[in-house]
Parts: sequence; C-alpha cells; structure tokens
Amino acid sequence: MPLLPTPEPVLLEASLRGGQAFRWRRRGDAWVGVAGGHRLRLESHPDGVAWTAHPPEAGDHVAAYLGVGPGYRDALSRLARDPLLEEAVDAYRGLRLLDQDPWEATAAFVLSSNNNVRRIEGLVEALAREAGTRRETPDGHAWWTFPGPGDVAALGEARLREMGCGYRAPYLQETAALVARGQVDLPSLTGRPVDEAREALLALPGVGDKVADCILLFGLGHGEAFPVDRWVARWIARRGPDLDPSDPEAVRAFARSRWGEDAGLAQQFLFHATREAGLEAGGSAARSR
DNA sequence: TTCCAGGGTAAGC
DNA sequence: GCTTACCATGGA
Repeated sequence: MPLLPTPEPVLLEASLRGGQAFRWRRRGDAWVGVAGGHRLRLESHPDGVAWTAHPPEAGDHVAAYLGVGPGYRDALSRLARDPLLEEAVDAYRGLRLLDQDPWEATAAFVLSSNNNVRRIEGLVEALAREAGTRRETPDGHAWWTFPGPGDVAALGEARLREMGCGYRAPYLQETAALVARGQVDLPSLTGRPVDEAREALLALPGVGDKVADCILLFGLGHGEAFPVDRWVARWIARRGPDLDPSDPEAVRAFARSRWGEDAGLAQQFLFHATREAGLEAGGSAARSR
C-alpha cells in the first residue's frame, strides 16, 4: 500500500465517522469509503496514512481530501493557544476537515436535518446503490458512486420517501432539480465570498443556516464557516463563553471574530469533544458504536 | 412510551 | 420581526 506521510497525526475514525462524511465503514484495521467518485481504503500508520485507491490515479487526491498539508499544523498551533479549545485540541489532535464533493455534501446535509449520523449514513449509501453507478475493484469488491443531482431528482419524491428520507424527500428532490438545472452552480461558490456563497445556498429547499454552513465548510472549502448545531449550543451552555446558546447568529459572530479562517476547524473540535462527552455520559449510546 | 438526532419551514402573532 | 408546531424514522 502506498503511504501518505503526515507530520501530524490523522485521526481516521473521528474524521471519517464524525458526522462530516457518511460513506466510510470500518474493515478490520482499515477504513473503506467512497469520496469524489473514487473508492478509497485507508489505514493508520505510524508515519502517516497507508492507502489504496480505485481507480489508482485517485490516490492523487488523498492528501487534499484528508486535509493533509502545511496549513494544518499552523491552524492547530493557533487554536491550541485558545483556552476555550486547548483541551479539545489536545484530546483530538489529528481530527481533520475533509474536502468533499460539493453536491454530495449538499445532498447529505439536506438529509441531516433533525436526523442522526447513523441514519444519514444509511440514507446516503441507499442513494448511491439506488441511483449511483456500480463499480467493481479488480479483486471483486462492488461499490457505488454517489449519484449526480439529475439522477437524484429523477428518483422523485415518492421514491425518496420509500427509501426513508421522510419529510426531507421533497426538499432533496427540489434541491437536486435546482442544482441539475444549473440554477445554483455549487462548485463556483468555492471562489465566491463566503457570505455570497451562503446566500446562494439558502435559496435551496431544506437548506437553512446550519446546513448552509456545513456545505460551505465540508463541500466548498470555506474554512471560516461555523455550523451551529445542538452540540455547539450545548457546549456554549455548559462550558463555553458568555453567549445565548439559543441565538445561533450571535454564536457565529463570536466564532468569526475569535477564530477567523480557522473557525470551521475549531467547530470540529468543539463538536467532536462535546459529542463524545455526551455519548460517554449516555453510556448506552457509546456502546452502540 | 417517550425522547432524541449535525434543523427547516410556514403558520401565527 | 419573533415564536411555535409540525415534519418521518429508528434506536435507546
């Protein structure tokens, strides 16, 4: 297996199964998933990440997908100096921001509203098997690409409901249709100012403030986006700064002024640390993994 | 049985 | 403008 050397660690489980991406499964000591139309197999190594890719040239994208680059160490050193983040950064050093496909991130986070990670993973996989393209590795492992917006739109609301999308079915169908028609050009939003990109996303059905920030952060490379969800609000309420947890606008403004371009990575640490603490306290919830 | 999950929408003030 | 009920589904 080729090795991607990384000066800083890469926490594969926290990064791949922590609610950013939804197509990763554990296979023994390795993680197998589909990203950007490629099937990847990743395994933690003392000096980096060992990988195999199908098709093989997809390996060129592994570093970018995992957020491996010189910027990570710098961002960590800035965030680790913040008393609000010190503990979380220390505990989860190696947690990465994944660089995902804009449309897949959009579809997945439309499905994420008032939903849980496990079920989102099931829905995204079901979409791939229903409307994606079946591929096979040379050694016979079948996998499915994530379907494009036209293919998702063509499934129709009724079929999406049958697949378990619930009340989000019409949102996903309409958003897929809008993207397929080119009324919102997702990839171009990467190069636009974050506020403009955010406004464009909010025009999509099923995309509100929080989902828009997730798409900006995980699918469009806007590292300053700061999704405010239940867990971040919980963190504010319990041990965060003196803010109203029920006022997402205020929380976002705080994050923006405090962490700037690093806000998205900061959010990942807060989200992950708060969620892990909650799961441990829940006992049975932690066992279910 | 009730609560909860990476919320969004629209009706009602 | 702000608050509130409702929205499917499955696991704990």
